[in-house]
Amino acid sequence: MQESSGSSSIPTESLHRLALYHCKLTDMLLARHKDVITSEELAKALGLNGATIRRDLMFIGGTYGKRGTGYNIGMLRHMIGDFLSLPSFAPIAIVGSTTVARSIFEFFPIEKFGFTPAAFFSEDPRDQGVWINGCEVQPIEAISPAITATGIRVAMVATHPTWLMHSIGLLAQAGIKSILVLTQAEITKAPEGICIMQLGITCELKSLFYYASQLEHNNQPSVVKVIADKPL
Amino acid sequence: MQESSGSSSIPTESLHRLALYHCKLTDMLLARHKDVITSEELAKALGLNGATIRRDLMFIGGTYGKRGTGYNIGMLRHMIGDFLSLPSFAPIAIVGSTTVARSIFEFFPIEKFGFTPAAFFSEDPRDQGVWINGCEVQPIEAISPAITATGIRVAMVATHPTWLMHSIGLLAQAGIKSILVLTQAEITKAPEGICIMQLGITCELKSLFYYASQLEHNNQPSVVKVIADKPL
DNA sequence: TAGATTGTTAATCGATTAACAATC
DNA sequence: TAGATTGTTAATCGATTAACAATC
Repeated sequence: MQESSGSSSIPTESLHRLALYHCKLTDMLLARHKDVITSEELAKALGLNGATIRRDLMFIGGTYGKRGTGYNIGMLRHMIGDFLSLPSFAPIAIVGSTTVARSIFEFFPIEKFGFTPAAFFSEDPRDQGVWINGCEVQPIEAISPAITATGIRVAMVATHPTWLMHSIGLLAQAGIKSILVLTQAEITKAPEGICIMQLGITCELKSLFYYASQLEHNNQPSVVKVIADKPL
Repeated sequence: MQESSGSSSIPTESLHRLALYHCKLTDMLLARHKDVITSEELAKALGLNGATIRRDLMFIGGTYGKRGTGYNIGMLRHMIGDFLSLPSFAPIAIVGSTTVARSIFEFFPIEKFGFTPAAFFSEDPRDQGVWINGCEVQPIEAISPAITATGIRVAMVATHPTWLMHSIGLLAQAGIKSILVLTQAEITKAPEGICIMQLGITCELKSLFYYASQLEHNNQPSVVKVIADKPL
């Protein structure tokens, strides 16, 4: 939606869908209903077009589908995971108070989705000395290159707006490469060489008022089910 | 990203941008730097193209720009707000425990953005009798048409995954027209005549691992600042 | 009037999808 | 082999942007 320069030639739409396939294939692998899936079956499960999926898969390079058969679910998931550089237990740093962090885990069972919260940094002085998930909570000021030494390259930020820019600055300095921002405040100056994705709530809520009004005045109630989540 | 049928002819991209303009114009109105803005100025402030903005504004019908001058900020904001059916203090219902609700308010200063949490429904028995924001917290089971009688048409859901579908069902029955879902779980069956928008975190985080890896291996560190927020 | 900016149409661009040869 | 599905190219579709006449 904003700047985006880099070497990656994959369209952001395709990248995001690959992440989506990875999620769905993980579910299917756990369900253990079958070993093989065709692009059309996966497409149907996700409300997409089979051609879109096959085209997206071309981006991950050497592909492992069998003509006439389909894709091995475990194999395809593995291939996509590799392409995304996604480890089995993907470690992430969480920045925000422990109350907020615990709340997020309430509506986002982060570990069920394959992520491991592996470092905590809080703006709340009361969080000093607290342990969560086997980690001692550190103050935001303590964000340092020591985190990346542990293999963490991705962070999630859900601080109060007043701490947003400071947190982003420290994370960038520490060598964190990607940040998912939940805090609803303007990112005034993004550091170079880092990828920041901010999940919007404000514009989404405003759009929903439009749809609510449309649905109220429509005698023909329309199903407008939408999954909003956009990639880069 | 999924189904989307309805009478609205406006592209979801444009609708979302209109909400974005509304946010930016609100900021500008509060800043009080000036009264008038051109499409090019607004475009620059948002990293967009002026033509895109002017084209989007055609959707709100009779437009109020002055050729040679630009748009009156307050007037344009008002027009967009009307188009979105967005009241000055837009009331929303919050579904989730009070701890989670308070945490969300921590990283999303909801009232600063023009919304008013006007009803609370919690899955946590300990929340019975609690008051928050001048509202007595109700159990989720208490979700009933009484909410819509108060003028609430939009809800935000951030329950534990186990409560998601039940909450959506009750909200739909109660006459709520739009729901913003923060809970990271599959929406298995969306009721008819309702608009559900789910903010994704999982696919976003997975994409971020890809970008992190790209940035690590790129000697030419690329700025990949992105604001991810997608409309219907 | 001259300069500037809107409102709107036409051109461009890119993403999605249809089609099909390759092949399991 | 016959049937099915992939990998890939070409066609379609829609959104963004350029261009410009209208007009403040």
